[in-house]
Amino acid sequence: MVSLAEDIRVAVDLIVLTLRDDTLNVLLVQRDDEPHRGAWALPGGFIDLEEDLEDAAYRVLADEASLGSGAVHLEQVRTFGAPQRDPRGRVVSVAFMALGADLPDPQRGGDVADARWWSVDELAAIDLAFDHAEVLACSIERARAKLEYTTLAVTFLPQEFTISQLRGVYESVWGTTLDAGNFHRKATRTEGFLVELERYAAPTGGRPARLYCAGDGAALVPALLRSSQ
Amino acid sequence: MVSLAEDIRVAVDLIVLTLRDDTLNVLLVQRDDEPHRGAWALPGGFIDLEEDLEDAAYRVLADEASLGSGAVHLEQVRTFGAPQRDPRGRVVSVAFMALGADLPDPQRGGDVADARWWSVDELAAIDLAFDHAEVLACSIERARAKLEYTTLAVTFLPQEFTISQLRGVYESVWGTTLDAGNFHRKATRTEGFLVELERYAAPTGGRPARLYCAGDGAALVPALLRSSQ
DNA sequence: CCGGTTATGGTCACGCTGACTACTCGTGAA
DNA sequence: TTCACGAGTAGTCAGCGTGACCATAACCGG
Repeated sequence: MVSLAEDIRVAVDLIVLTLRDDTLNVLLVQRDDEPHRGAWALPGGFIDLEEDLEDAAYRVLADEASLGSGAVHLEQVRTFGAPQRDPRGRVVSVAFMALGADLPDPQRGGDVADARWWSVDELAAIDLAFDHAEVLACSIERARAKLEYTTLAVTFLPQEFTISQLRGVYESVWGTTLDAGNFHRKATRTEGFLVELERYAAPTGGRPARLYCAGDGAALVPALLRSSQ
Repeated sequence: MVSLAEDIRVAVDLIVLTLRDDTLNVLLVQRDDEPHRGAWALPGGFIDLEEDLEDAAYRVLADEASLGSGAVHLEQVRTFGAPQRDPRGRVVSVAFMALGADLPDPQRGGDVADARWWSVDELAAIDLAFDHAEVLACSIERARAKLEYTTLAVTFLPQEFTISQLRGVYESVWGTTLDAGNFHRKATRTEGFLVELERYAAPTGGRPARLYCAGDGAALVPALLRSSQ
């Protein structure tokens, strides 16, 4: 008989974020089992005995979101472990944030009743399972903050993109509008942020925009602050 | 028979930081048991079945560092869960950073052979147990970064302090020197950082310095960047 | 060709910062 | 008592990043 004192299970929960129609969206699954059957929840799963935390996150991403590891930026957010957060018993859950460019609609399958994208604005109206509302809020705030001082915004875009698309990421995630000229100056002059390509995007009613791809820098110095503007 | 697949244990590891002689110090314990018997490690322990993660961190703080909860600022850093990080089996460990003002020498006791403060500069010379070198490096970098954009520095100081002491925190943690006048201007004019008191510190060879206590702000806007100066 | 639209570049005032100087207010020695 | 010293605090000034705003470039449709 194994000691009951060790009966703690470790899970990963995924906050999969992408932009759809210039809005920040998160992937939720509808639970098919108790507890919280029928409620919407973050995709997640228990880790295997020999599996690294990050590998478990990628596995859940593939199982419940049909997303390969190449498409997303994965990053640990925080660990949630309140004793009563899961009625089945003690579950300590490591939250991972996954960001990707225009991710596809999830395939049906696995042990979930349904899965779909939700605009983060819709979420105030629904009750998420477990403590997932707090997990989600924590992750979204983390993503918003990291746009300020890292080059994380490019993970929401395809390999090649225009400055306007990049500005759209900031505007969508922060829910603000930014001055086009000032943003252009800032983005193009910040060391390591962007690499200028010799190609142009198809025009969208005006002058064609130059294409850029992500630079090799991870930090934005000086930062691109949302407080101002 | 309980399934072996659940045989994962959850622990907390503590990175207790304080300033001693104008140097950033970390509390390490010398292990009295295998594995890594005799090696220095971060204080830590397994969580109880009904215990919140933060409560477990405070318990370890009391047990292995003789520190009450009132003296420190506690904050989750990251979770480490590589499959082979502990030879005894699968251990997922949540790292917590604890910051305090001039913390006392640890009392002997518990299941550790020894416990003492180490200057972070000494640590390059020794091999820490498990993956604790990585955990420690990650936490120190987090602390250094958070001094820039939060009021965290005051947690290294007693309730009442001078601007010079506050500047000393930044200089010690960052390993730099800062201009006294510019730092004074920045600290006193940043909203919510400090509250001016009507008292003065005992002189230390010059004009007595006014005393301040921590303000109610958590964020520093604009940030106090280390890159410059 | 012309007006609408988007992209991109330029100008200018303002505020924060770093470097530096000056003055305040204690101490201890001459 | 006076003086030099040391630390605290205030002030000056140039440089830079930023926001507000304007100008021009380049493509579209009529």
